Amino acid sequence: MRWSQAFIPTLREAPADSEAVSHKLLVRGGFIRQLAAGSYTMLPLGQKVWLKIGQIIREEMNAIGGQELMLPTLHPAEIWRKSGRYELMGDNLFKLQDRKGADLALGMTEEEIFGILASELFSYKQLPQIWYQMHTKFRDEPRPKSGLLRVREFTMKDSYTLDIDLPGLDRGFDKHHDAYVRIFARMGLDAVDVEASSGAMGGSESIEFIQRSEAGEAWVVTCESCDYRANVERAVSALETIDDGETSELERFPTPGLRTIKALAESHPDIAAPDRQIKSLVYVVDGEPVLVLLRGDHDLQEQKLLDAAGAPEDGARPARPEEIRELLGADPGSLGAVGVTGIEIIADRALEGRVNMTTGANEDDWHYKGVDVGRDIGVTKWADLREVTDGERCVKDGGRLELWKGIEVGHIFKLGTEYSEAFGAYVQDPEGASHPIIMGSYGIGLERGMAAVVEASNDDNGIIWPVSVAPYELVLTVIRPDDEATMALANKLYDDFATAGVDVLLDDRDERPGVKFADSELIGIPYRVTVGPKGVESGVAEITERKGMVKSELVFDDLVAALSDRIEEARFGI
RNA sequence: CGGGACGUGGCGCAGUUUGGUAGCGCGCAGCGUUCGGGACGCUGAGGUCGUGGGUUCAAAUCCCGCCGUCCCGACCA
Repeated sequence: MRWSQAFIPTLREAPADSEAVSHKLLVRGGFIRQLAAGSYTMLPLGQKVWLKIGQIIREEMNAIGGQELMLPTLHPAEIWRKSGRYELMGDNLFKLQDRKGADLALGMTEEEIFGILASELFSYKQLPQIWYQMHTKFRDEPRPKSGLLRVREFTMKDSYTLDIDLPGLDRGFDKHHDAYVRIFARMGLDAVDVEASSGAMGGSESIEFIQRSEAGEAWVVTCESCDYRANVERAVSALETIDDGETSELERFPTPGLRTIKALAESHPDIAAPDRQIKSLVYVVDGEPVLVLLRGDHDLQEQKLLDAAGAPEDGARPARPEEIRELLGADPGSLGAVGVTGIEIIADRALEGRVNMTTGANEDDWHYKGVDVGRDIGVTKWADLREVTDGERCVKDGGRLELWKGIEVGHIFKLGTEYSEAFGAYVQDPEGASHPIIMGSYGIGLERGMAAVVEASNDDNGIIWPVSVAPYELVLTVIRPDDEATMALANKLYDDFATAGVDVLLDDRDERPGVKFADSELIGIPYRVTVGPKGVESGVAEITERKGMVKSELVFDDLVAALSDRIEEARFGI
């Protein structure tokens, strides 16, 4: 492509109010344009990157036996009602009506439709299957943000494994795991795989791939000395045993004006250190009030509460003060579970077996001491509820846990039979018995992956694309396009590189050199060859590698062969 | 949804407090001088001031409604 003819509208001023570097660089570099909140146009440069990422994914999916298909994204609401997700997905599902008034939904993931297709399978002999597509997904996000990182319309590679039994599911899951490792590596990312919560997707096990980045929204815990790593929505840590002494009598005592864990601990250090208190929170889960108990120095991880309660994604919220007063007769600060009956009480496992604890008495300005959790509180469900914090100890080897933030670039789920049962996808085994097909579901967001690459690879001058996903692999920067000999050389090089299979951009614009250098760096082309009168004179080409701005020289006679080889080697990405 | 802010040529902004009929930088077009790290001169094109209503002799400016966008909190690829 000749730059002078290309639609590459770079801007040199950053868009206001976005904290994500990738957003600024992709807009400034002329890769994307925003149309509406969470809705983006891919300009030619962006589209080229998008296609290359898609091709990497396609190659790796095909390599594990995937078959590509394409499903509609406009679905009858009936299908979502059938799987139970019409309500479960809440407002995130785009819902609309056609001219006849029939309810429709826009696909936000497609387990349902693949489940319907899977009902065309009848025999174990047809399994396993790996089906995938790359297609638009719609999600009515409450808050689109950070450019491409969180949008309402995006492309997902979603794939689905279909198996007769659990070992088969495991194999399909592992194949995807391996494929994802390769895909992200080829894209130039170093995403790590972490244990995750399955959320609204259901299923038994899931792993997220997280690219470390401040722009991300996923919090992850990793052990500094072993391989333990998990999303905080699921992460656990080891606790030191606390010696509570002998159990004792339950006793009320006055605590005028003491409303916080901290205040109570400071005024009664002997009996109410934070780890000797029971923190009582009231949540409304799926419309029902729930009393949530944690150790005083621990914080609630809401996703864990949702998982424990089997509630939908947006199914939990803290109760309002007036709801709490009506339920327990006291205000936050004096709440407790001692003697409470009739509502669900979910307690964190860190409280199991504890005695001589302190907690609110459900009367303002009064607390209990000597609480024996097992004896005095009618816990209806024990669960892991607390959020792991930085610096805690690993459950596997006692190592230090680090808490960090990243971008979720992929997520793989072991689904089970929920969707195959809902849509009647059963096959017969060799004995003639029918079994629901066991499904797995696997997703990668292309545009988010693109933004993640930029987040992971940029400098003050702009983007640094890896060759594998760069919009162009090489830019020929012509210093004096008005000089005949220079332009003739540039044209020849352009043709020769193109013939050699290099994705080459010829910067033949009538611009000053500084502008061209700066632009090529902003849009992040991995290799630049400067072609000017000097080079025509000397016969020596100047090559600048974008990464590290490493400069080298080659005589023009060797240039095409040597540089094409270098690019060829880097193209695969690993 | 709760809280905060903003909406003015393509982009980034000033003007709003104190109403008087729109300006700056970049970009764009033409001509000329330039040209190995973001050049300069001259000329010029381009604006329903988000939108609907109200107040006023007069509204970008004051009042009300609506729409949109961004940021902070609860969700996901």
